[in-house]
Amino acid sequence: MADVTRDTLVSTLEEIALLLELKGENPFKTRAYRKGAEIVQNFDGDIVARAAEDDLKGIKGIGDALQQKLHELASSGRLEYYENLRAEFPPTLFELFELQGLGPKKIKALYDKLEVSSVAELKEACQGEEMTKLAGFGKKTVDKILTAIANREKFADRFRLGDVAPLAETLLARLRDHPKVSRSAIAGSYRRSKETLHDLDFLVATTDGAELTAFFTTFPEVHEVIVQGETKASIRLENGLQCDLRAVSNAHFPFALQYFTGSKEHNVELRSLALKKGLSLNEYDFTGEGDLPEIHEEEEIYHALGLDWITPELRENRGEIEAAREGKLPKLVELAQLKGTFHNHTTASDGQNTLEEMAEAAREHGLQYLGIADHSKSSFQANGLDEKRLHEQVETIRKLNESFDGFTLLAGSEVDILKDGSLDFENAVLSQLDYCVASVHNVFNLPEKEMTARLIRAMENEHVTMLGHLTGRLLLRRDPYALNMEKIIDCAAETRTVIELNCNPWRLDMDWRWWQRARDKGVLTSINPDAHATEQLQFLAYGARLAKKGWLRQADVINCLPLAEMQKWLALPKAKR
DNA sequence: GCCGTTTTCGGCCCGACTGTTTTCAGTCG
Repeated sequence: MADVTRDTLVSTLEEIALLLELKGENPFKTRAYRKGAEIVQNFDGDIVARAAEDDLKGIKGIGDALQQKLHELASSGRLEYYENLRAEFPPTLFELFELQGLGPKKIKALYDKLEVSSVAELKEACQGEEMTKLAGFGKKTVDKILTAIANREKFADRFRLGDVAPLAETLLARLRDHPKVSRSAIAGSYRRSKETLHDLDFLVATTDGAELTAFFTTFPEVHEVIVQGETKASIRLENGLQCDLRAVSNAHFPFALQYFTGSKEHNVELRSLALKKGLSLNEYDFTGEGDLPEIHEEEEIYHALGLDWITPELRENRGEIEAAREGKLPKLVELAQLKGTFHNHTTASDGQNTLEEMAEAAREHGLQYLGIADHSKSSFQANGLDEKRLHEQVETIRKLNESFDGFTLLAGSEVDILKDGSLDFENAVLSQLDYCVASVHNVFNLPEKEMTARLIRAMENEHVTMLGHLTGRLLLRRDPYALNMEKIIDCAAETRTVIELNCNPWRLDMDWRWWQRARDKGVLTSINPDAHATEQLQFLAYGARLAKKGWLRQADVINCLPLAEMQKWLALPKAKR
């Protein structure tokens, strides 16, 4: 029996939804499965264990049927209902859903009438005459399918936040500067600071939508125009990123901004709240009987519904609406509150800049202290330091500090956590340092139990101040290694080990979905850029955004402490921190 | 399939755009 993970549950429910769509089932039934998948994905707690123990009662959106199916799947590793459904269609048929413009109806027609069951077969079918004879398929449909196949081969489906941010801001500035634009914004998952994005949602307030959508489609970065109307346009850029533009009137702008920022689940909750107040909320307006609230800014929409304004990062329907209603939204950490940071590299290991250059850059960023944590000797691929080189570096740092005024380098190490959970340096070496970041850099494929035990053993070491890039994930490149996150968080709370929020845009690790839980258990974090060059200190801005997304406050982030307090804190035994 | 101050059946978001249509179906967000 294969290991059942949260992912197993989520993808099974999602596949069932697709299969039901192919069968032409009631769309609301399909939606129920899709919604169930989302709920499982976002569930705060050990949903796999709960499902295995048939303990899913009371989770909104998971009714009797889904409870039973999740229980069967989690406890036995199999789901008969799903296997029977799957057997009705060839597995490669699912590929077709990845093609833009193809949905269940067209895929079903292609499968039933032309026996097309894979992208390769579809491509072949596009060459012949048969396809245009199908109802609803014409010459342009065939062309669009061929483009979609080419795009699927050529372009990625998702992009890292940090990879698209500079381009996003460039395009936004161009729209903002258009003479007929009064307001502009990027909405969607970019505004919510999701770690990866499918597209960018631009929004403008204008009196001439048609001109703006036309302007948008002539941007030099455009690879193709997907749609273009009077109020919306979609383009694909040369890097494959899809960008949508919505043009609305200035009066509608706050509503459109709120609506297109999402998330979908957040908006569903908001609309149902509006209905209870006799208001109907859509992307343009409030409608309803009697006096309607006057709205000029997005904030006023929330106020009209009896809510505090909710920062976009929190709009994931994870309790923010209830908190906003009760006036209990946390005051979230801000970039400007960061006084220093801990996890940074120099040319001593695999960084591109010297100690002096890193220190200078940190001062430029207004930081009071910068922690140097070069790799340890087992990370030979990264030119890790042995005891002797580390000792020399510490000496150099101490000496450099004498030359600084109002700034301090902290001497640390990013020490490897070896396969058995022991560390790459003896305690006698670690005790000479100001702090220590412990990270996994090899043997990523341990089973969950062993990997969890490995990290727990590291956390139990008195000298381990914090864990670095907790799950080792590289977004869109490498999956996180298997960990029991609940146990890791509990252990961090007990041992007073900090969990880093690694804000390198390739990592953004620990995942934002776990911070609220960790915070509630008293776990502290440090927002660290894992900088390998001076300019990477700018990653701290992503760290602040993701920290907000994780509901973190200033007091939860140790590098908000000013230098003197930080040094006092580091001097405490772990148990007292 | 889920839910419930419209509560055990009946409703579940809906508007924009495209292409194949002759008045609308499919897809997307």
